[in-house]
Amino acid sequence: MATIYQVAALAGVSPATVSRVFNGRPVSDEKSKLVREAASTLAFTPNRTARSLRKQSSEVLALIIPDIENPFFTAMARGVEDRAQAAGFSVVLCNTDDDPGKEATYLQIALSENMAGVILVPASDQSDLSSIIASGRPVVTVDRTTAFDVDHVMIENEPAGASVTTALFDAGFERVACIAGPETVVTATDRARGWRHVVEARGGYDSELLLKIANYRVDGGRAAMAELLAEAETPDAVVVTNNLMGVGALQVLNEHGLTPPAFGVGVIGDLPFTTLSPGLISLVHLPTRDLGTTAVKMLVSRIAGNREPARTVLLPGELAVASVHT
Amino acid sequence: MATIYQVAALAGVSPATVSRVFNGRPVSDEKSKLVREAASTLAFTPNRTARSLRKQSSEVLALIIPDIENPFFTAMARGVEDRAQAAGFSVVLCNTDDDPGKEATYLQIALSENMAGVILVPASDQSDLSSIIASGRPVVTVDRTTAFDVDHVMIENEPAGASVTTALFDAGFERVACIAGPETVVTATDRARGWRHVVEARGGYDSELLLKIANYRVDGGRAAMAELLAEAETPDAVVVTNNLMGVGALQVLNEHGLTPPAFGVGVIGDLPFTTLSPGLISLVHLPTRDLGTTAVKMLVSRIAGNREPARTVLLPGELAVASVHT
DNA sequence: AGGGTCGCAGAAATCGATTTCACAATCAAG
DNA sequence: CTTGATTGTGAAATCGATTTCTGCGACCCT
Repeated sequence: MATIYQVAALAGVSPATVSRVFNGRPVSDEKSKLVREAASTLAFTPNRTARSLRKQSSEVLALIIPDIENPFFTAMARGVEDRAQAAGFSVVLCNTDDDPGKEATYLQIALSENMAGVILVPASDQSDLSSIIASGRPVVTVDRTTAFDVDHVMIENEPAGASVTTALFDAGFERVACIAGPETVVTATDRARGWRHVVEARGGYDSELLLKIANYRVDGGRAAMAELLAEAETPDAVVVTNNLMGVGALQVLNEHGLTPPAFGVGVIGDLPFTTLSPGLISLVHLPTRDLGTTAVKMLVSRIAGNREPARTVLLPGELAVASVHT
Repeated sequence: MATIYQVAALAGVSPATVSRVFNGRPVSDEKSKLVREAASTLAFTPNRTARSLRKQSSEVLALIIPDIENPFFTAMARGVEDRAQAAGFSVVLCNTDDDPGKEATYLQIALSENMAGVILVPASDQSDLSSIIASGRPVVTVDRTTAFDVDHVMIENEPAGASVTTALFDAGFERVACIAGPETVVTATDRARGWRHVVEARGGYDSELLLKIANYRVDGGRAAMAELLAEAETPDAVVVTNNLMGVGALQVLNEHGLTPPAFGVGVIGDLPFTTLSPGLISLVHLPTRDLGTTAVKMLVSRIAGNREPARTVLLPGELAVASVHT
């Protein structure tokens, strides 16, 4: 790795001039040419560590997500990556496992590595952003809210829950259950609320009896579906509030010989790797990639100096018959 | 963000002493206590940028993969994350999209960020590791080989292809086709070779007629399966050489009303998010997470100074009837 | 012709840690 | 009671870039 001093020596100029050439500050054509030639013969690339120490900021964004194995988050990460790269940033991906301790560690690392900004899917509504906010580094939260006043990108969860529930009633199902996520995650409770409103308007049964809380993962969906099937008065359809629980619920239904449309299934979130026939389940397509690109857009604008009050962007889900094909 | 100088001033010692306390070098108990107290009242955490500039190395590993949306790689990333964190490293995840240009950029970034080492799933067998090797930074390649002599972790691909093919013949199928990946990826060709050997021994037909090359993604699997079904003499079973193409093939079969076991399906690689009934397809479970943990283990040993000749570790796949449950 | 402005370029300071070096104090061995 | 080794500590150098400060020369304007 060549340094700026070696380039300067070879070009016969000062290191300051080399720096200026690489940062687009005014340098005479003559010296600029000398520097460029020297840099290319030495295969010089500026040391990012030194640069970011001096500038107190780097061209790296932190993306902190709860579960790297969830296609929802990887699709979002994909959006973040693409847009960030286009804006000249690279992305550090951190996995919290929904553990507030790990989350705190990664936020700390983002600070001490002088990262330009953070895109965070909070592990819970209790996540502590105070130190990173105090540092002045921009933060955008995605998909789940916190108590802090920061830029935020989120899906219209309640309408998503309502529309898929409506679709099931419209299809003729009469007892539509719900598998919801943990109560500390607003995304989950909002979607369940959408379901509850529709049930109260059209169901004619006590919604609480057909609501199960699960852990947002495949095994959670399996357990909740199994419980529902063991109820005295079983449902004839179910709304599942995220993709992984949807997979779990479908597995259990399958094992009981209850494949859709014999049993109504509505899922909020895409199921990119299932092999279901199209059209058999109701599904709300979520704009996951847009979630990522929007977050980067907002973050980059903050990094560029935008000081307006924090904004919240809501992206709509889209009711689709099914989207098993990629 | 407090600096080491502020801590030193508050504790009444020199910055060098503060550094020594945090790096476990001998310091008198008295001063050590003063430093610790000062550090905790100031909430001091050392600036990683400054540290890595001085030490010429950081506690960050680069993980460069072709596709962050592929569950195979995310499971591997998960293994890398867990093990790296246990060893005190954080992980930067980079997505190449199988693009050698992006790959080269990320390798360059890894160098200029002084990262401790690189775990790379090469975009192709042409990947150029010369500059990173010249720099002396350790590299471990995973899953796919290159022309360079570096540590390597890989799956026993040919036996995987052979065993799943054998399983299909044993189950009574007679014309077992194969959907293979691109020829620039050894993983793909090795698995196909395993299939070919078994077909030549037991098939009694020309293997070339039932071999399709596809792009390793869902759409590739779909296209190849569609082609196979359009052949004059159609197969009655298929071996698909990776997970995503397996999903595509199953989708197309499903659309043609040919669900297993009416049509034999063998897949090399897990299908974590499918809702298939267990036992209907033959499947080779791949130790993806182990791939990641093993790579980290090797890399960390290099970082610690291990100078032995490059090693290759082979991990076996495991024939399972199915593994749709997570 | 003298004073002011402007543009370019080098010297030196800076970012915040680690590490070398030098020195003093303590201790063990001869 | 020296001599030599060991230990703890601070001053200063260092990593490699950016940025401020400063000076030089060219140019313009009364």
